[in-house]
Amino acid sequence: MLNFQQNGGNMERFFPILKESPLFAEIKEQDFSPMLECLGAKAQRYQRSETIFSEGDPAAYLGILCSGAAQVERIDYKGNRTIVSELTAGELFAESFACAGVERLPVSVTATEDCEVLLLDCRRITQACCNACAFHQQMIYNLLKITAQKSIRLHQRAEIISHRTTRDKLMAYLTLQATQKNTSRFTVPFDRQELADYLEVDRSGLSAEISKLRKEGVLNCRKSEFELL
Amino acid sequence: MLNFQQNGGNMERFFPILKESPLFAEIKEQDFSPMLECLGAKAQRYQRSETIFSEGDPAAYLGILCSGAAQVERIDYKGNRTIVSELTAGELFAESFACAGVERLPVSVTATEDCEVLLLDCRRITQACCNACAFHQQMIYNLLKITAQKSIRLHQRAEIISHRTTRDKLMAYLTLQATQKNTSRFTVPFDRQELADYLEVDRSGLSAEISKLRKEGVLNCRKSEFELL
DNA sequence: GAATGTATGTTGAATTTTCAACAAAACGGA
DNA sequence: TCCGTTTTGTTGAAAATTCAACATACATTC
Repeated sequence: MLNFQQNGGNMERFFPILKESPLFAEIKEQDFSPMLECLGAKAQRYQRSETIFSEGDPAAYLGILCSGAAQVERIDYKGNRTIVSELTAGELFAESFACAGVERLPVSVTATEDCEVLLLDCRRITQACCNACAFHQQMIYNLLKITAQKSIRLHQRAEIISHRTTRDKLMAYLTLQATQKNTSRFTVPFDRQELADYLEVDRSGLSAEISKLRKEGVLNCRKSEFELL
Repeated sequence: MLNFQQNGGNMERFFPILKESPLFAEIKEQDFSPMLECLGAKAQRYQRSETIFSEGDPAAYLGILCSGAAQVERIDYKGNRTIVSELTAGELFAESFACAGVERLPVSVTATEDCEVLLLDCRRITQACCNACAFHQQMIYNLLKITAQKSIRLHQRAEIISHRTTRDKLMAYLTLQATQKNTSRFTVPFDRQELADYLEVDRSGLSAEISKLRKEGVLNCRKSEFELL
């Protein structure tokens, strides 16, 4: 099923991306080569609309999208293919499944643009190698940190969308942003439609609610800039 | 702020709990003592309604609730104190914050019954000790697995409650259960009120929807036993 | 077995969201 | 500046949820 063309060497072209990846945080670029070797990293190319992982594949590998774009998909209960998340260059995918010891992937990953992917066998990360290399140790720690941060973000979103009304969801989101950024004026990384999707509410209803809150003197906003009053 | 009465020795009474904890999976009981020593574990007692962690405390420690009961709390945007999760003996808490490198806890943890807690400094877990003990390595791996599993569970719930209608939420939940248990007949671990809370819907509306689905021949159920048709 | 309390089901009114359609504003390029 | 496009705001009707109140079923205790 998996057809590895390139093992080991000649991965320097990925280094700029890896340097930015939290998975390689605190790891020196000079260690990248021996490290990828030690981890048995496999580089793979995929063309637009090719399948990277299929639902049901063993969840042994985590992927790093080095170039191009891809998406994680799932079949929902009605049989619709739904997008779980969109991936851009530098992003990690399938790492939770690989680290959680899940047998088989419950999702598929498909290239939406031609792309290059680095695949790492999760067992080779978590089972520190015989030479007990320091960077190996660091990578496990990075993985733990990434996963823990993801878990916190998911928890925050769950807490926000668990509110029942548009107003409560919006206010929960905005006050969380204000708390995290430690200021009552901040910019949200969404346009209206994206914010509505994030909050799981209707866009027009969201606009209406924002207007109402403005009239009530609860907040001000201009486009994506919000101020809580 | 933290007042450690007991360091190191005499923690044998916790071993039965620790043996069951996924944090100690694959670690032999004979290693527990040197391990807790190496990790600088602190045992603490709290009386009912005492505070274990306060919002704003440094997020350095993860906790293991060894006996009694506790809850994780948060102040929501309206100023209400809300329960994030209930903890029973054996459960881990604050581990995501400690592993994610968060500066300060965004939640409080309060004893709801008299309880005993084991506190572990997360840095001493993630920075493998000088003697590079094998169990230390195993514990990092366990933490990673626990965190990844938690992240998957949170993602699943987010996917379920991101549906807009009671019917869609319920069906998404039930089909996920059926997929995971690999059978169309299964028991859900909730009564109606708990299921409604999990799905973030109104209990009476949930009952009504279940009746409707039964009449439509989509499912059968008796109490918490469901069958998808 | 009667009584009590809890869990679940049912119903209609009030509230809220969603949906569709359109208006207004902002943006970018020719 | 003009024009076409995209984003955002507004509105009313349809649909769904929530809420409250009550009915029924189930379980436990006395």
